[in-house]
Amino acid sequence: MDKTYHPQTIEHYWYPIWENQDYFAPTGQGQPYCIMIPPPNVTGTLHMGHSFQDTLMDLLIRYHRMSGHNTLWQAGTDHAGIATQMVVERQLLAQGLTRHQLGRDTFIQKVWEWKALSGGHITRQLRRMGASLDWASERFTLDEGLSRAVQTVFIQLYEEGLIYRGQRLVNWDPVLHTAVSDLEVVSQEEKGALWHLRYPLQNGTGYVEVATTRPETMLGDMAVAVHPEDERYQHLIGQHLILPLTDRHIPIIADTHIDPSFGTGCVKITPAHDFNDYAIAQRHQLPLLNLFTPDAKLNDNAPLAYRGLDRFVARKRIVADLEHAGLLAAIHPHTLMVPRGDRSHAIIEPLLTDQWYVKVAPLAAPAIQAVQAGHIRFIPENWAKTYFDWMENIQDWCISRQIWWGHRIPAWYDPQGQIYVASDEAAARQKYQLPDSLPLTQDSDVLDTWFSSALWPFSTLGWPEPTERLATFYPTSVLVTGFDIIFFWVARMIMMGLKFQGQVPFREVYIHGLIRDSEGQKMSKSKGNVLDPLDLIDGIDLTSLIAKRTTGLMQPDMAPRIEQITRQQFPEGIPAFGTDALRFTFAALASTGRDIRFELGRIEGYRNFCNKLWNASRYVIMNTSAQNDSTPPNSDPVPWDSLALPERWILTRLYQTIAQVHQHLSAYRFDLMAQTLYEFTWNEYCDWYLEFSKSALQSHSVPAQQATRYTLIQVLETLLRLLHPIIPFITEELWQKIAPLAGKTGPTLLQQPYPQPSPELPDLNLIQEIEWLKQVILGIRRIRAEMNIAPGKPLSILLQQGTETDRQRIASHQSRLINLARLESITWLDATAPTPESAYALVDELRILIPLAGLIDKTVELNRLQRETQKLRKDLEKGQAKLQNPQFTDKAPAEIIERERERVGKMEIALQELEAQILRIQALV
RNA sequence: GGGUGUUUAGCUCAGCUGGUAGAGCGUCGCCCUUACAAGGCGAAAGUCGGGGGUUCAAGUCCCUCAACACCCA
Repeated sequence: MDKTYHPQTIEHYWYPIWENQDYFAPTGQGQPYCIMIPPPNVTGTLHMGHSFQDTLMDLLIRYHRMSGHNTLWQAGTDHAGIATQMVVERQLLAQGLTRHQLGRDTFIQKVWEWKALSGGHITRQLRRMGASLDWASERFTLDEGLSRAVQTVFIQLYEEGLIYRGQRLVNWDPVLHTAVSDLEVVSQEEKGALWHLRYPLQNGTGYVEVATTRPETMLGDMAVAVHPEDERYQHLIGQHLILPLTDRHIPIIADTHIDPSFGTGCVKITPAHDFNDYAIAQRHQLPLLNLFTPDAKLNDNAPLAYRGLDRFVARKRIVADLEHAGLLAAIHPHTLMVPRGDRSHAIIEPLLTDQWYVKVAPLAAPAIQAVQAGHIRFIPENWAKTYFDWMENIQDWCISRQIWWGHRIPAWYDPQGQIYVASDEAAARQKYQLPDSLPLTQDSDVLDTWFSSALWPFSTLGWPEPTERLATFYPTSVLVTGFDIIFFWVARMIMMGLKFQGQVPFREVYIHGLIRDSEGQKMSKSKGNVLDPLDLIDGIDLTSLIAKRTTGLMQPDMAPRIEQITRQQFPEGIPAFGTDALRFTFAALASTGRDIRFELGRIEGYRNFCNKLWNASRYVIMNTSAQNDSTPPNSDPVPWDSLALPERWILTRLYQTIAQVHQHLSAYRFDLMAQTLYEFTWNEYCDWYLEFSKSALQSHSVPAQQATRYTLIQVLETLLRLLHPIIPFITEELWQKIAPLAGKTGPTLLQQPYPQPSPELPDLNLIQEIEWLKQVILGIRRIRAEMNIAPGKPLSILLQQGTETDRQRIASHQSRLINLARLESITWLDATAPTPESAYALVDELRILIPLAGLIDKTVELNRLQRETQKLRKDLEKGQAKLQNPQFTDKAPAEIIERERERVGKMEIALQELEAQILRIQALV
């Protein structure tokens, strides 16, 4: 075995074996356990969010698989309508082609070709993460079965009146020419202006001044609104204004939603171009006037002078014209939230268009009920509030998109615009008994990708066919996802699941935080602070990292700044940490918070942990495998009675650790699970047990050696199984070497049983005795370190006082003490015997003396003792005050009081002892 | 404006049902001791955001203020 751990070789070796041997498929045995992967975008590449989320899912999946459950982690990707279409369009553009030149069918053919070629990128990356997805059953939202599911759902909802076609405001992307969802709109602060415009009163008595961030929309104003209690304007309510640049007259209305303190307190109402105004118009029955074309140019509803102008050209012209007319009161700089399309980066326009909608309220009611009744549990449970909040104010869902790549809407129109919904044209004719002569054209729109994602938990299992998989794995066990898509995905899956399966899609929803950079900033291409999980695994040099971060920027002028920050933050690039280190980091970071800062120091620490585990295994192998023929195999169980204290102790601690791991996992506290295992491995198994084992192995007692080897192997083998869900690669590699020594066989660790807690109660005396032993050793080490005595120099110590137990323990742990504290000799002194000049440590009543004999600086020792007494005195005083307080002794539980008494008693003795020692040393100085 | 969350060691964070403040990283010593220098041994470091209350006892429960973050409008 190599002296250091090299993740690359083992990772590349094991994954293909696991996958090719079908280890990831459900076994068909045991209780079903199923997680649906939130389908990543087929055009996508794996980012930190994915790899974090997928690590947690894989951890759960491996745990349940090892626990003997019939475990399915459903694999798949979604077709990501807009994103995918844009990728292929960009490629066509490079050849000088547009999708319109190719035509719809040819274009879609091209997209499929692209998907076949490049669509597997993200799934290959998932494999690098070690994700044990059931690839054999991988699904794609546009494949045949899922498409049938989408159609079935659409048709049924339409027939029930839950899908309708209607005209409302949507987020319109004027570059992509499609409606987009709220999730695809990113609003950011941008610098703009607040234009103050004067609208003359119809009766000629003056003006009303309105403030707007979008002056060009004034042509579509239908009213001016004020707050009903705003004294400045109360008298004007009900009067009319002359809308400048048009010949229209509009009313002044009162609405309580107006903020009198913003701008002038008068708000122009443009119902066709603003979501708030739209709502106000609905309340006041105002008509709508749409001003824009799909390109966001002014249409024929605008006065002749402005028709055909782009919205921003029109803005300038209108402002100039108003100024000319003396109707521009002021322009103030103003920062506002500007909505942009996340793909096109164009400013999103609220636009009145015909779209398909799902009537959500009737679906939402049972979905709310399901969470209230506890059929679905959110973890952390607070997220249920967010869910309720949204569900109770839910809006109808716009499901149509004006693009080509996606599930085409199964609706046909006759020349009169009559709608016929069916699975295909023939079915439509039959269903609605239409003559062949009636020309039908299919709706050209496709469905929102989220529509098919909402069906994911059952469409992937074969629905609408009544498959065995569906019966076995639906409802699934848990959904693992980020809080940012509770609305877009989680809620919709719940609604669709209840509607079409009559059961919730998952019993639990584990909501994790979002990975941010070390400064707490969201990672984004434009900020140039993105970390690629694969770069953390494989490493990347500085030059490549800079190149990666600065190419393809939306704002290329950011490049120098990004380069500077990158150089500063990663002067050496990023070293290769390996998948296991990354996974351990993610597990350790998965606490309950919503922001998770990712720091390189953290992953480095866990890489070191892997190295520690690697070397501990080397030690175990070196000390257990090369035995001569006469020694019995280490796998022969050694009865408990024949085990020495350290063996019993580490096994007891192992069983406690196992119990804690189960407990933490059942609470989805991956961080605590990781921490528990880290501490046990490093601070107990390696730091103490391995050191204890050295004494035993050096002893000449064959049974003691035998018991030690047995324990070394048993604990390590169990530990590897415990750790496997977090760090699958290194544990598999090591287990292959360790398992035979433990008398175990099996082709792979991932099919081995997960360790179960022992039903027996741990023997706390064992733990106490080892704690005592550690204290003795630590006391000696502390003196050694603080007195600057060379670590290698053997010391002779003297012992004094102490109880009978102390004497027994010293005798039974003699060799361990000598080894771990590097002692030459241990000598007991009578309580009354004179002591030589010594440094001094105290474990309860036991005095440990290290004769100075030229080794020790008296002043240093005195300082040390004084520091210790100071601390002790403070603690002691607090404890004494507590015990002297009759309120405490009367009201606190007896157990607490007793514990406090004991503590104070010990401190009193210790203080006495230390003070006496100080006096002795002082006498010497 | 409404809602949610955060504030604990220099940094990043744990701290469950109230009962002696913890970890990792960093810092400072001493060590290449035959598993591991990606390491060992040891040390320093916190009026738990401020104020008030409940309680014998508050980082933990309640109220209030402040700062920051996010979501919705």
